[in-house]
Amino acid sequence: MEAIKLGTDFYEREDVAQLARELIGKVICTALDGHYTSGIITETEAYAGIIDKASHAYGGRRTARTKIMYAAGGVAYVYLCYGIHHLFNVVTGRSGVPHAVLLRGIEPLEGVDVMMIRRKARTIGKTFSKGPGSASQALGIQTRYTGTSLAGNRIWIEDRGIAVPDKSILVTPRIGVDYAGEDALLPYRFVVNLSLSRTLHHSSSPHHL
DNA sequence: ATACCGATTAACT
DNA sequence: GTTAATCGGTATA
Repeated sequence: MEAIKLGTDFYEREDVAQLARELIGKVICTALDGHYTSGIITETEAYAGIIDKASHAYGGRRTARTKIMYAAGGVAYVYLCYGIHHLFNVVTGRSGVPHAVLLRGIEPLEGVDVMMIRRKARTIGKTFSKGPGSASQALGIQTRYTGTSLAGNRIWIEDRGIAVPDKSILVTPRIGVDYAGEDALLPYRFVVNLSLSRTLHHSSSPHHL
């Protein structure tokens, strides 16, 4: 199957949890600072706009940092966490609806040598591109790229026909959002179940997670 | 202006 | 399991 860059019809949907689910198995690509890198998305979290206590846009909050969340789906929302980590989100939903999906993990695909330099890693271990800060760093995504259109040629996401069945996906509450009260319990985190994925990898086509 | 803290990670013990 | 790192956003005054 030919790789198709995801577009408006995908990003402007408002079922953000389902969208976060569907991003699993898609390929995130970046061409930043003169280097092309890509990876298969293995973990995401949905943040449901103004009604979600865990969202930066909860209650309709609109600041210099979060205003990009109100753009039409298909742009990057990148913010600094703990003063160190650049966390990358995909803005989704119609213009005015501040949904977002946090990228929490990738499986390195292309430009791995560049990723290793960015990560200052000698080997590709368990924590190489797992976790939102690590995944962003491997891809070279920084806060300066917030607002970048995913329809452009710097950061984009492709469907390369990688199918990840529901059985291979673990659905859990989100990480690190205890402050969100009851919303901290929502099943908005999607992560590839590695033990199942290995089974599939051996018994099925090599391009299935 | 000042204070507090986070959608985290790596390096410790 | 514990903790330092490090700074912009947000609330409070």
